[in-house]
Amino acid sequence: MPLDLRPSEALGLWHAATLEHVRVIGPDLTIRQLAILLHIYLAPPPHTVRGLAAMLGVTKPVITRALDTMGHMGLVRRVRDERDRRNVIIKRTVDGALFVEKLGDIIIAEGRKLALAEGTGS
Amino acid sequence: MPLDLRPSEALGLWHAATLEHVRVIGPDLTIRQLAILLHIYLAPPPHTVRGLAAMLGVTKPVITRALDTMGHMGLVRRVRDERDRRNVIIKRTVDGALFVEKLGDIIIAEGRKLALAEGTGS
DNA sequence: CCAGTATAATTCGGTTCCGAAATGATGCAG
DNA sequence: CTGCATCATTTCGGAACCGAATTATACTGG
Repeated sequence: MPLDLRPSEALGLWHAATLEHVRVIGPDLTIRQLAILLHIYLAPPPHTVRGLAAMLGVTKPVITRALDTMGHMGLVRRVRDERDRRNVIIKRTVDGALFVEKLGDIIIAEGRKLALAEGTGS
Repeated sequence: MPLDLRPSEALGLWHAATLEHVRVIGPDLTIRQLAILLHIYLAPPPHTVRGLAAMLGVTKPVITRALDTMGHMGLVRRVRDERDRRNVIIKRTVDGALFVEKLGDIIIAEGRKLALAEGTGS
């Protein structure tokens, strides 16, 4: 059960990875946008504006704006649902997948560093 | 070595905890502010504006603004360094410690849920 | 058809953040 | 005591985000 974290491990990992996130990726993504992006890439499709808004407990304009920004960055793509043309389906992109993968690498790398530090330190 | 994560574990944990972060805490903290806050509470003091800026690879105004915001929220506190009055020492607060602790609880809880899901699912 | 519902997008005023440059305050070396 | 260096802060114009309310489009049931 590798995810049964102790408090120092959980916060240490968050600390290290968030720090590295800021250093490598910069300020171009808010926490809300990050949550939306991860949900799109990790939860099973299809994803709609309404569904994402309900998931995060935010209003729909928040999702629309986030999709505008991330779409402009090439991280996601909007497609009209032809079955019900009121809906918008949010699709994944290659750049978005690479971005998520890079974030995963950061987390794993920082987790590994911490495992070593804890092993020797305590 | 509990921090030797596999990609699905690392991203799954980030996904779940970031989602919960948005739901519980809201939009009132940027990723930069979060990184600064965690560093203040998890790295050994003293912390200065210059030191934090160098740590994150950002300019000093970024730190000043973040301290303004988080100070207004009661999460950190500024104190002039009496040895060298040009410096500002950033101190922890009770509210800030509670905030960080709550974030840790979120991460641990989501990690535990994921451990169960992975154990039964795969 | 046509009213009613549902969806996403847009607009509004206000707030915050951004990077770059200028300012203010303090210490230090000659 | 006088430049110069070092901190942190403030200012500036531009951009993004916030919540609330409104608009535009599309489906649905009588």
